[in-house]
Parts: sequence; C-alpha cells; structure tokens
Amino acid sequence: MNNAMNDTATEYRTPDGAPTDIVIFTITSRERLSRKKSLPIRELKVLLIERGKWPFANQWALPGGFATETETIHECAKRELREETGVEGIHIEYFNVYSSMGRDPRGWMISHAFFALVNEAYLSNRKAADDAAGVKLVPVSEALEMPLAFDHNRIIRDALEHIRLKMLTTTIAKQFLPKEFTMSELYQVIETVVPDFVEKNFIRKITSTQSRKGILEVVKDAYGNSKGSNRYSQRSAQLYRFTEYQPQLSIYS
Amino acid sequence: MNNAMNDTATEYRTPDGAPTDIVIFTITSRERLSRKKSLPIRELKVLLIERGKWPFANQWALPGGFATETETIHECAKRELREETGVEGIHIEYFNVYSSMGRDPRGWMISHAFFALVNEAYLSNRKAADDAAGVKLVPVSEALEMPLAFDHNRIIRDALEHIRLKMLTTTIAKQFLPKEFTMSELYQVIETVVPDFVEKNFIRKITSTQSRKGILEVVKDAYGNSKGSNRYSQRSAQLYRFTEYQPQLSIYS
DNA sequence: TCAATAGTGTCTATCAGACATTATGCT
DNA sequence: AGCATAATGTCTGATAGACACTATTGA
Repeated sequence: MNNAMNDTATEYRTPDGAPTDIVIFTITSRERLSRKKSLPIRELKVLLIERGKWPFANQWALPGGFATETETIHECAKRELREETGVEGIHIEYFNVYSSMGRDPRGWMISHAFFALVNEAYLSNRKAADDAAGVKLVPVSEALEMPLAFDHNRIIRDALEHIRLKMLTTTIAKQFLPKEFTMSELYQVIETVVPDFVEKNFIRKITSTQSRKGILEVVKDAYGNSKGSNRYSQRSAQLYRFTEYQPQLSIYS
Repeated sequence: MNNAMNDTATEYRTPDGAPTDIVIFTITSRERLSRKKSLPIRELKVLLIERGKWPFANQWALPGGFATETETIHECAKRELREETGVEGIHIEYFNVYSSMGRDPRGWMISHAFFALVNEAYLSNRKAADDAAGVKLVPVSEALEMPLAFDHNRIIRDALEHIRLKMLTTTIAKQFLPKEFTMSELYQVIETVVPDFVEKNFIRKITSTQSRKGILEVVKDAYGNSKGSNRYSQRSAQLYRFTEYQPQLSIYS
C-alpha cells in the first residue's frame, strides 16, 4: 500500500499559500417609489472589492486573504470578514476548496471558500467609507456576469447554490431579518434568495401546521398581547421570531 | 481596507503540505447464526491503516496522502481512494478542512477531509491482501474510541455526522446497496447509519405516497412481471431500485 | 405447524392546496 | 370609497401514524 502520508512532507513541493475567499451576501431593501406603505424591493447582493495589484489589477474580486500558520482557516475567514465589513459574530460557513492548477498566477494556491450572511443594517454605516475604497455591493445576477478575478465567478455560483439549499432546509433566513419580523418579510427574503419559491398558503402553513409551528413563535408584549407591525401596511401584521428549533428533514418520512 | 490578497504571497510563510484524509465507510453484513433465511446483521465500518513511520508510527489512521501541484484536492482524494481500495467511480465527497496549529508535528499541514461510501462487495476481494498490510475495517463506534493519529477521531466524528444527515436527505443509501434491493434492505441500511431512525409504515410510505413514490421504482422482469427476492425470507419480497429523482426538501413546505 | 419476513385494511386526525372572503386603517 | 396588505373560512383529496390483520413458504 503506497501511502504518501508515511513519507516526510519535505520530499514534495509545497503549496505557495492557503488563501480564503469570502462570499458576503446581503439583502438590500428599498422602498417602492409609488407608495409609502408597501413591501420593499429586496435584492440579493454580494460584496466585491477592486484589486489594486497584480494579478488581476483593477478587476473586481471576492474579499479574502492569506491564512497564517497561527490560525485555522476558519479563524482566518472570520478575521478577513471583520477586516472587510467591520462586523463580528456573523453567520459564516465553509463550503468548498478550490485548487485547480493555474487558478492563481502567483503559484500553487489552495483557496478555501466561505459564505457569510450579513444583515443589511450591519453594512449600511460601513458603506459610505467603502465607496471611496473600491468596495461595492453588486446584485448577484450581475456579479455572475462580470469578469471577476481568479475563479471567483465559479465560487459565487457555488456559494449561491449552497445558500439556496440552506435557505429552504435551515433557518438561515434569520440572518437577513431583524429579530422580529412579519410573515411577508420572511416570505420576501426566501423569495429573494430562491426566486422560484412559491407557497400560496405560506402564513397558514407556518402558523397552523402542527409539525412546523415550532420554527417560529408569535411575539408578545409585556402584557401578553400579541405584537404587530404596520411598517408595510395599514393593517398591522403579526410579528414573529425564530425559535431554536430546527426540524429534521427526511426524504423517507 | 487592509487586504492581504493585494500583496504578494511570498512575503508569508507557506504551508508545509496539503494532505487529504479519506473516511471510507462501508456496511458489512453477516448472516445471523441462528437461521439461514433472516435479515443479516449490518454494521457501519470505517477503513483504517496502520502507520509505518513517524509521526504516530504504529498507530491507526485514516488513509490519505499529499496533494501535488498538478492535481486538484478532489483528484488527489480520488487517487488516494483508488490506491487504498482499488476502486474507482465511487461516491466521494468533500466535507471539511482541518488546519489547527499543531495538528501535525511535521509542520503546517492543511488537511482536506473527504468521505467515501463503498459497497461491501467492492472491498471484499481487496480485504485478504490488506490483512497482512496493516489495513482493517473497524466498526465506527470502535474507531471513535481508539487513539487514532492526528485529529482523525474528530474527522471521523464529523464525517459520521455528515453521512447521517445525507442518509436522510439524499439517496446516498444506494451507495451501500446492490442495484436492486428489498425494502427491508433499504430500511436496514438507513438504520445502520442513523441508529435512531424509526418509521413504522416505511413500506407503505415509499410505495403509496404521491410525493415520495418517485424515489424508488418497482423492478420488473422482461415480461413485465414484478420481480422479487427471497434471500431473507420465505415469502419473496418486491425488489426496488432508485430512480434519478431527488425530492426537494424544505422546512417551509 | 411454526417462524420470520412481507404486505394489506382500516381508522382518525392532520395536512396540502385551491379559492373565496373578510379585516384593517391610511389616504 | 379605494387601496394594499393581513388574515380567516371552507372545501376536497392526500397523508401520517397507529394497530390489527392476512400472506408466503422453507424447515
């Protein structure tokens, strides 16, 4: 049995670096021009930075940077996320490694790709400062069409596929929402990430279906009265929040 | 914005190697002693090799090896799998990276972990040759208790968590089954990987539930008669096979 | 006949999905 | 009143889950 692990590593050429790339997703929302009280237009965007140096100078790329030997890949990603957006404690998740030959003209680079989900509110203050510094939020559909540095188009495509799956099978939607939200906000967030999501009786299912009602809970005020919001409509809508509960999905049951 | 990606990589210390580790799962089945025609005892096992050299000489470890610059990490894993088990075209999937400091006394090693699901039949011929060469199949529960090399206990634990989730949400069960199988075989495989899986009306659900009946199809012979097997019972059981269909799971519908 | 597995009948509460209808409250 | 959003009523057929029951056939 020929097992390279039994040999010393020094016989081999070693990688020239272990960078991380982070696909930072956010959902922006803006009021519709026509009316004040109506559901906002939401858009899924990804944060890109403009490269200053070779390679791919002046091209747009994903934020990221090289890992050092004193940190794990995950710690590196968290650090880069903090440096790029100034936020911490945000949902960040590893999803794939990119290592094809020639993906980086600087040498043999094994890149570790993460995605992060950031609430628009966290980025808003940061945004003004970044406008001057070659940082922008781009609608995902546009980003996929741009000529990005390295294999970053591919990485964004893969990340998008991941968060679409996760949006439907986990409660990551909460990353894009305030703590308390209305059903139509939740529905819009899901729709924004997964465009072909259609669920006619959405409210009913969540609220009156035995097996699913554990996901959300009604928000009540100090007196036990249920709390509503009329941000988007005249009639106020019930506010909900996510619980800790994550349903077990199975194709066999 | 301090972005390391804009600097040249050569300013930094580089990793000493990019190994892959592969958690090769298989399900062994053996006849119950008491009776010939009865459901076999199935066990989830993982393939371990005995290390010959420093570090962790004579300790058991996951198979794997160093990637070279001319192959991707995924290609490396496939190659190692082929070298260890002699099989190709098997389900192999990347699931995490391990990079904590000091995980490998040889230096800064960023290890990429895969799991592979191999049908017992593929390994059986190989097994005799390997017995002499420090290769063995160990029940997963035992492997987790053994003092394995590196952080391989952790890697196996993570891999197990992954395949448990995948067993219930995808059709990877087919990797452990022959092309045509009975319901009780399928049920046993699921049970073996996910011990607390209980589904009383299993057969009925798969066969008569609109939304799920696309997963499996009844096997028919050349004359269109449905085909059965009486390997495990006197009364012959209907044979099924997986279709290409994978149901979409969602917590919201 | 028994043992071991395979498969069906039947019942109830719940759910999915469609569609119509009503509620709220600002302009 | 008109409007946009929120929420409920009502119907049909499908499903989940439980449990009892019948079927098959080698030893």
